[in-house]
Amino acid sequence: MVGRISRKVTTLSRTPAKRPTQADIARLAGVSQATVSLVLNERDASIRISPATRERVLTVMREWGYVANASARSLAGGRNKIIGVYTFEPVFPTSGVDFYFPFLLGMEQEAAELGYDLLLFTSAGGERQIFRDGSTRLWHADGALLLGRDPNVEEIERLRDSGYPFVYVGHREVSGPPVSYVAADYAGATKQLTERLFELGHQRVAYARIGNGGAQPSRDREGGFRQATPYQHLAGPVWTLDSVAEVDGLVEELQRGGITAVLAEQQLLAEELLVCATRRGLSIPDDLSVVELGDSTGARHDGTAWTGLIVPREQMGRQAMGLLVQLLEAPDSGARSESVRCGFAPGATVGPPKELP
Amino acid sequence: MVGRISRKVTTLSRTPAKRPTQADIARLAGVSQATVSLVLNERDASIRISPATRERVLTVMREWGYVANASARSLAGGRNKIIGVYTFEPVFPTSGVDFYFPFLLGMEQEAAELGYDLLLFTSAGGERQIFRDGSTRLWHADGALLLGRDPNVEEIERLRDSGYPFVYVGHREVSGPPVSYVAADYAGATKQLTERLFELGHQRVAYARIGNGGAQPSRDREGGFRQATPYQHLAGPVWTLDSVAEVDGLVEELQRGGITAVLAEQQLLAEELLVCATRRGLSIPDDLSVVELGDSTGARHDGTAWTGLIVPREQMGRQAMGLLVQLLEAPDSGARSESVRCGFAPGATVGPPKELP
DNA sequence: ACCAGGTGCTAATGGGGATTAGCTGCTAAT
DNA sequence: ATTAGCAGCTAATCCCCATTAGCACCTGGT
Repeated sequence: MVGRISRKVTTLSRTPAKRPTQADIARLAGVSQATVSLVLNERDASIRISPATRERVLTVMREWGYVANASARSLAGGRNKIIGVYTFEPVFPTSGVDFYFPFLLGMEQEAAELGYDLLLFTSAGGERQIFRDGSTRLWHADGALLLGRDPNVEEIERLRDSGYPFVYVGHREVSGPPVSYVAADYAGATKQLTERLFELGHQRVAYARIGNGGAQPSRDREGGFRQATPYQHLAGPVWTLDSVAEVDGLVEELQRGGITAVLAEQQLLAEELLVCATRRGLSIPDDLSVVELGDSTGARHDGTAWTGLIVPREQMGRQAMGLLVQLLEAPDSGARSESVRCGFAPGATVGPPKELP
Repeated sequence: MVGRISRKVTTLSRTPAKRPTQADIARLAGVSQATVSLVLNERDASIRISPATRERVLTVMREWGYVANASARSLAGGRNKIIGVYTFEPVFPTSGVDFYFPFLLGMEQEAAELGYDLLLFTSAGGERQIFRDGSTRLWHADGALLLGRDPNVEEIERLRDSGYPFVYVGHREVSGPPVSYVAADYAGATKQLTERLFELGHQRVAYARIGNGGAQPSRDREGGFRQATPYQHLAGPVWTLDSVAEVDGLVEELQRGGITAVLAEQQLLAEELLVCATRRGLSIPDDLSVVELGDSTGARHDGTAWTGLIVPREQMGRQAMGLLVQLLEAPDSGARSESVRCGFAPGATVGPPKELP
């Protein structure tokens, strides 16, 4: 590339043949490369450069449009003001888009405010691996935000052990030393929603999900539900379904058990509950209150105004970015984590139980 | 940072103190660092390494989990495999999001396929300038995609003159040497849509826009309209309104002029036409056919199924990325531009004229 | 006159890898 | 016996920057 350009330049005789290096600037300003570097990264400490020299160097830099080479800088241990964003699932096979976009939005906004640029790591060939074929490209960025519902835990641990600074967006517990993360307060929100149901007079409240409940967000929500239950010393059954096909059976169980309110982990499940309940002549929320807990994976978005929690994705993105930058700028503090309050959707699928027994 | 890590390691004694380098591998395999490098980037050509040695080196690399340092690599090689994305308007004050996102989507997909990562430049402080304070961060990336309806032409020219490789997403003509761009074929699509109106039997067709028609996409569309007109040797009036307030007057003009079909540059304009026409007792498409030309700036998205063109934003993003990578990988080819065919929305706002005179 | 104690700057080094000129053996041709 | 030629590898250099040890100079004190 350099070759190309310089050849061009000899004929065009305009613009620098290649972008200037510190050495170039140094020569032009009549100082040493080291001085240029020192001027550039104004360390507070001991090393002093006279205002006159500093000004001269800065002028030349401006004049020639000097920009530090990111690679050289990170090789030498410097900072680039670049934050990487890495998602474990591909963001862009469209299904993921709606989910991930708000996170990116928040990150971008915060990054802009803090003066960082964003490096989006794309997944070549669909295999989502940080340590792809060996070369971890993460190092181009000063630090990274990691994102994904189903991350490769082993890779996270490896990354943590490597000392690379990162923040996980979402509740993330790993074995060994903890990692930094920013999570939505699913537990708190679910607890509150459950308590609200009790306050409305519901006597039997259930919790249901589709798929295994092993993922952290799933566990957090269930935890919140269980914490709320003692409030009314009423045991709430928790169902874990394998697929939507089982929802109809679930509704039957609910009826039989005299349950008047359900918390549905997934919006998809809530939607199916609505269908099945309607088919059985139950109306929502009159006969059955349904709370939707914000997991919109695979949802049909049928337009129902669900009562439930709103995942504060944008805010999570912002906050994760903020936390990461803090970690970067205040070295060797250990892992930290923050929690973000969930939003609340009033919706129209919760009401008092039909008749108090 | 490295310092921190090694300190940790001495106490934790887990994971290699640092990731192994080529020098480490070389020592362990009893060869030179150069040999390791050669084994790694199997150049087809001249330099030969015996299969035995190659195997030995590979084994050691595998054993020790060697990973190339991306920074060092690009420092030495000059390439980052990073493509910058720069938008002239801020993407994220939400209004822009819907507009820009499809572009990003296409870019990301194509980048992933080509093995490039994306560097998103965020705008610190809202001032959107490439040459912020004289330096350009663009150089972090091998090349960049530029995006924006209302770019700073001067900056584009300056960038072109600097020899930095970039592709503009959208039709972009500048003074002096041309720049590379990928544009939607607004002209062709508008021409086709206009001709379709004639084929349906319309005798007088008009073109309308809000705001000045100076922007390139605007000019392209009008050009297409004018090209189609001779098809039926019927002159079509072109109106340029200052604001939506004038739409009602426009409808009056249309009625008076016996015009039975309009091409509306902006969706917003189309929406207003619908309102005003309805108010005057005209029905769409029976009394008036309306074609919407894909500029959804400020649209209310009232749910109308407009007949018109669809801007192939995702495809444009893909193609721009592809073009840029070509430019990067096939040196010193000059500026190139490509055109992307627009989509067609059948919609329900176009029909034959009510009565042939 | 001599030293202590700054100040302002530079030379040198290292960071990890790509590249190239060139060096060693060895075989085959003369 | 020489030499040409080649396969197989290495030493050396460069990429651009951050960092540190230390040099040269100057001022003020004794």
